[in-house]
Amino acid sequence: VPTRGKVTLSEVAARAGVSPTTASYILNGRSAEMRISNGAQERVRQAVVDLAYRPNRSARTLRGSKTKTIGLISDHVASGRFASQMLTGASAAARKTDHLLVIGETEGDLLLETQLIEELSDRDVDGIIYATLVARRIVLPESLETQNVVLLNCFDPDRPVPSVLPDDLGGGRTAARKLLDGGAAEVVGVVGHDPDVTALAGPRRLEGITAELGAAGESVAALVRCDWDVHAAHEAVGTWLATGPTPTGLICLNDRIAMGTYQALADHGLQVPDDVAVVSFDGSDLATWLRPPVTSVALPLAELGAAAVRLLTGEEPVGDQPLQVPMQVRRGASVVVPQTMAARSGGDGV
Amino acid sequence: VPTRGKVTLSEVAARAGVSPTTASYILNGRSAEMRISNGAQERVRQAVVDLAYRPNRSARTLRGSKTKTIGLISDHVASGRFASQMLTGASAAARKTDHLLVIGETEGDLLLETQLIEELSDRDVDGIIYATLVARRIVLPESLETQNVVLLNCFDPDRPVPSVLPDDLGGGRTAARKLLDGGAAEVVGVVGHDPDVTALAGPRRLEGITAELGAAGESVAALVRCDWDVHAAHEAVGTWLATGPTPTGLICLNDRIAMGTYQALADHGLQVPDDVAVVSFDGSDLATWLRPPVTSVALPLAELGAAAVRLLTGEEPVGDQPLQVPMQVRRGASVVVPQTMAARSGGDGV
DNA sequence: CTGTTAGCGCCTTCAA
DNA sequence: TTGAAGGCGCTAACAG
Repeated sequence: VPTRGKVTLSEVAARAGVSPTTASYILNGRSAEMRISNGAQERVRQAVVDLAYRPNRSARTLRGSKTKTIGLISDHVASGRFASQMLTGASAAARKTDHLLVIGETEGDLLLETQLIEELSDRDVDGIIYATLVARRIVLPESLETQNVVLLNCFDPDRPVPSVLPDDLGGGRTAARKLLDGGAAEVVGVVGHDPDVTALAGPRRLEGITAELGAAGESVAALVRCDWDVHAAHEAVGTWLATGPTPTGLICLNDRIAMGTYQALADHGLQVPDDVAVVSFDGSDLATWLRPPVTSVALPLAELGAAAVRLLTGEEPVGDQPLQVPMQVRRGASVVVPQTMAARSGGDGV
Repeated sequence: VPTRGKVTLSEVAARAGVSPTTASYILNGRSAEMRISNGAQERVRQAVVDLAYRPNRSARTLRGSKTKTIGLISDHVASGRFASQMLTGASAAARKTDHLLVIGETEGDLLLETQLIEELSDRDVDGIIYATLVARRIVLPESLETQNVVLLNCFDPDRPVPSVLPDDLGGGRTAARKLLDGGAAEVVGVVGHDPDVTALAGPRRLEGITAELGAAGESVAALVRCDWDVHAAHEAVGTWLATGPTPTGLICLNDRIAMGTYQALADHGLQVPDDVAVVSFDGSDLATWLRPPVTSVALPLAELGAAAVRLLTGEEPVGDQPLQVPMQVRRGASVVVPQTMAARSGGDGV
């Protein structure tokens, strides 16, 4: 067995008793087109195996310039499961078309961002996925304008760049629907507020919630503003409850908010779901850890990543609007399910 | 401004009025060695800027064969913040030496693993980091034997491969020390148990705990076996408490277990930290979300990833033992701090 | 001090 | 049906 990565196409050809040209044709699936003899084909393929031949990618790239590599650049590769599940989805989808992912994390540093984009482009990646941790509007970096690019979890309203987003509006409707179905939509509070005007998730979820409640003749009774984390929610909801309202249902804009909300409800002696029904967003593991587990409209993280890759590789056609990936319900036990519903349950979400 | 990625070194040389060779020397920092005239240097550098020249990596690789690229292959790139924080650390460290990361996720599929390793090696990566989600013993894949490789969060006892691990033993001692300092080591329970014999974290933490308690004349009073997740811990601890013990301190082998433990303690009307002190491991955000926040011995995730890169690039010398990265305490409020301690506090960990 | 030259491994006209 | 030849962009002998 020869040393890896040292065998050239010529050697394979020699061993098979043909010219490099012929071998090349055969290995690139053009034997039919070129009418190569069966004998030659077999001998070449055998030689490939015998010699453990692997084509030299650099040489190919130098000549051709496809690399079977996709660049993924994001502000935060880390930060919890979020970006990483998108990564997983992207990585798996990439592999299906024989691609690998090169990643770069900018940490919000604009200079670094530019540098990383250059680095990726130096490596002749076949395309670049530009991802943000938080769904939001962006302005496409100039250095990406000449690239084959897909926006992941963000979009640029001023430029016709393909992009993928979770369907937060639909998700909002779904969340509200859960409360309606659970008969808990009489006094609905929405917990959470995004101070960043470019953020998309909060406003669009709220829009969906409002629409769905409105269609049923209900409305959002209160908006409890707080950052999207446990402590802020705990405090804000606690303060709010102290002022006397008695909500029948709460929609938390993410699972961390739900956790804080649970804490505040417990402080006030309120039971979930009997006193108050709760629905949240994210579908993270945290949702299942709460007692009772909170019903959560899940971010389709892996699917978002996968869709971005498919858009980039052309497996999936790009429309002129952002691709909206539906959000599925991860059912918990934080909403009472009426009998009629329970009877035909089991359909939605995981 | 010329089109990106199209300018060749010859063009730069031409514009500067020198030969490609000279230009090459200058751009590779060998002008001193080759005694290139200052004039030539300046003109070349100017031409580079004017033309926005960027060297063609494929050509370089074809000739030389360094790629300034590091492969990172792991069983699960996703799964929460864990792997992703290691990724962040690795990515940042890589960038310091001008490297980029190519990732591959095997999802535990051995065939896929082999394929990905081949893919990486086809791309002439300068080295491969082989990472596991759960710290454990492994057998180095055969296809990696001829590669420049570093093991991340795992090690192969039978092969002298550089590897990086968290110092779970030291972490165990630290956890126990917290309880001792808090005067809560009279009846200590350890919650969690890893059924996988190749796993490292559980046994080594326990070992550290036992050693530290032993040195102080105390010991582990009970081992509450359960999987490393919230529900399992809730149930196991609940069951155990029902049998009547009254622990003074509990050490949970990770933060999810701590959450479940908190739930069980609450069920039994026990207060943290007054009735029972709790210490856990991981240092995840979850630790800060609990009420009171649990004091947690943190996994140095980013540092693990960074260290692996440094080992691979030779920035850090490799020893013959796995590199053990210390675990720092993330202090919560789940252990009562005695006055004398409080007075000189503020020192350890964030 | 600088230019000429050859070749890394592959693909692809062009000719046979 | 197959082979010979050139060039992708860069670097490093080897001359000047």
